[in-house]
Amino acid sequence: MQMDERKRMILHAIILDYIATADPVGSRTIARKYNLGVSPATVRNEMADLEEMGLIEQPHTSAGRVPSQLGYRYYVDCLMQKEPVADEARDLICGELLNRIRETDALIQITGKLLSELTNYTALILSPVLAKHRLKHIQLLPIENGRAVLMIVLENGHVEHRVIEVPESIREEEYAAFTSLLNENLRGLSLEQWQTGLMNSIFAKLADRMKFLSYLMEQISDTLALEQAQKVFLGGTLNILNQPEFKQIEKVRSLLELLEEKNALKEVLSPDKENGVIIKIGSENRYEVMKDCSLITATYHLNGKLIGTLGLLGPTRMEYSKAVGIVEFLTATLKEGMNKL
Amino acid sequence: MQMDERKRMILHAIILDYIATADPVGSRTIARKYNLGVSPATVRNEMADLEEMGLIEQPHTSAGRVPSQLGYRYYVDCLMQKEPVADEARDLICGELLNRIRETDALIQITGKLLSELTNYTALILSPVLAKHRLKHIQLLPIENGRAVLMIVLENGHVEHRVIEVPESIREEEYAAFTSLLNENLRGLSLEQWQTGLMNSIFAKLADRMKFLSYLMEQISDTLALEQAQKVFLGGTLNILNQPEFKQIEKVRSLLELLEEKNALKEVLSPDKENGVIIKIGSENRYEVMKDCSLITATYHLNGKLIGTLGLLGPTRMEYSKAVGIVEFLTATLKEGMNKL
DNA sequence: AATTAGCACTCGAAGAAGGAGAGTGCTAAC
DNA sequence: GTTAGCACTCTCCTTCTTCGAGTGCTAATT
Repeated sequence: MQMDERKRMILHAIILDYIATADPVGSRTIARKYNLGVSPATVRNEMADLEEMGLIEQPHTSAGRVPSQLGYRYYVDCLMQKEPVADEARDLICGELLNRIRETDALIQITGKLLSELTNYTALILSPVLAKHRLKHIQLLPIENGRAVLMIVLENGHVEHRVIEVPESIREEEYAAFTSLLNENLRGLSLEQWQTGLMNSIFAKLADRMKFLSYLMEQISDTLALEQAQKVFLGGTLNILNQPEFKQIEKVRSLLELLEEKNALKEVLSPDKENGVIIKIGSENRYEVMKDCSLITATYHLNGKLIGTLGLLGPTRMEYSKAVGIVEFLTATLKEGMNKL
Repeated sequence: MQMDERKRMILHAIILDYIATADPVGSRTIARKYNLGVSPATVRNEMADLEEMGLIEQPHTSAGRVPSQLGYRYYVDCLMQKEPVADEARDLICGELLNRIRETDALIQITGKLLSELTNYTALILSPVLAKHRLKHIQLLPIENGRAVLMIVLENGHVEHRVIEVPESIREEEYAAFTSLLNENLRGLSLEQWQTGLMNSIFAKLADRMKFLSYLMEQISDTLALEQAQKVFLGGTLNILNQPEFKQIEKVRSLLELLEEKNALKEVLSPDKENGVIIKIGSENRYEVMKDCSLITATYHLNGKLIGTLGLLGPTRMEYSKAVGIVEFLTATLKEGMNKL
């Protein structure tokens, strides 16, 4: 079976109509609404062919046709033309993102909010890996009762902190010494360079405080490791509830549960390849519960290195053409925003 | 119409049965299952009385009875006896909460998780107000391109930070001066004592850097104000989906939306009175969408002052007796954990 | 050879009809 | 005051019917 121009047009029409209405599409509708200049009967013949090719399917005899997963794939790969982002959306994005935002987390949060609001789907964003950033400052500050705050500042202004236990034997005056010791030895190190091997060089310098220092190093290491892990941001989680195909609780439930599993989401968002927009349709996704969903992902880079992923989750029947445009534009803007920071 | 002992027993039985099964309860069931030693016919007469009193209602003629909101209220106020917390639950709570947790946020997070898991309802927690804590340390640290990190540490080990813009004219060496200036003047101040009036005393000391200092003070003030606002923690959001009365998407949807509105939740959780466990049934709650839900709240205190609220959201048909026990116990444990910090 | 009109057929959705069953309220007997 | 008996009501479930949309096939048309 060969794909010809008319088959393509009919397939295109079926998909557009189904995306718009969520109802199976009949031959009559196609012939009339998308005036192809042929009769419903002709359309029917073509549809039979398209079905044989696996691009569309019938929910049951005597229903209209619905795009199959393969059909969406063909559409996305060969038929779809990206819609330009509407001017208002464009203005909104630039206005919100490129000004007044000074911190990575806030930047990402807003991006997620915009993405979900503009598309009415669910936005997922994997935050940048901080591995390439260098340590700017480390500080140890005593609180009461044998506890202290350990603060770690990266060169980009990111701050991590945690409360740690401190042995009673450490005197107030010593904190400054520890702080400068840590700074002298660790400042300028990037997170990827961090490795326990360098502990030894510090140990040598202050043998009598060995144990506490070792503990401190462990805490720093631990904090940084945690921070290196990417974080997932969500926006518009409940937007799935808008879709008619998710009317029954059972279908939504497992999906919402997946969205609460941050680790699973990280897996879902980790890209197959380094560049560009990737569309995963239905069971092309990693998780069974996403078999009725499509996921559009795009990666963002800094200095040529992959630092995060932006994702948009909707029904397989999603408005790919519009969504792809927005995802691309937002990714570019986010990258620009990051560069500014 | 007078309430007598038998009426009370029958009402109690109806409520317990309905809580357990979610099905309207018939006279036959009551007479047999809760052996009261009377016939269904007698029960029917009593039920007619209870209905007249507004404590139970019929979904339709020839259905069994269902507790009304008033019925639940009577049950909660007069009939219910608190169930002791199961030993395993007790052990679990103590094990998770009282060890290894060094930060307020983590403590609250775990509490929420436990509360929702033990009850299968949705947990809401309003974090403590930090107003009474004193400033321990303020630090200004330069990053690149006219930006700096402002870090604020409270005596309990809580750290707040934000990135601020810094005029080009400030030299690297000056940061230390600013930092110590801020510390000298602000350290020891509690958040509730914070007021812009004290700026003047600092201004006097360093007139030529007036503008930047003013900006710094503004930033600190702003950060602290944000932090003073209580935060809401959620656990087990999707547990509502377990309840048969929330089978239809439309009913759940608005509720889930409410749960995403952190501001609304704060309002929902702010207590009417200072002490003890409060149960709000159905439309006693502030929001229309909660008309089929009940909310159990308990406040927790430190040094006699109210610092936060713990809440549990379930259907009006919730297992009050068990839930109240767990809420009480968790509140006490949380308080204990806070005291330790 | 491709297209179209015509027509019988299929299937699901929506409504109507008809029990079955649970539960009630009333009455009269205990 | 309590209970047995009974007619009655109402929902739920199943079955049946109708309606309409849409199909696939065949024969006629271009």
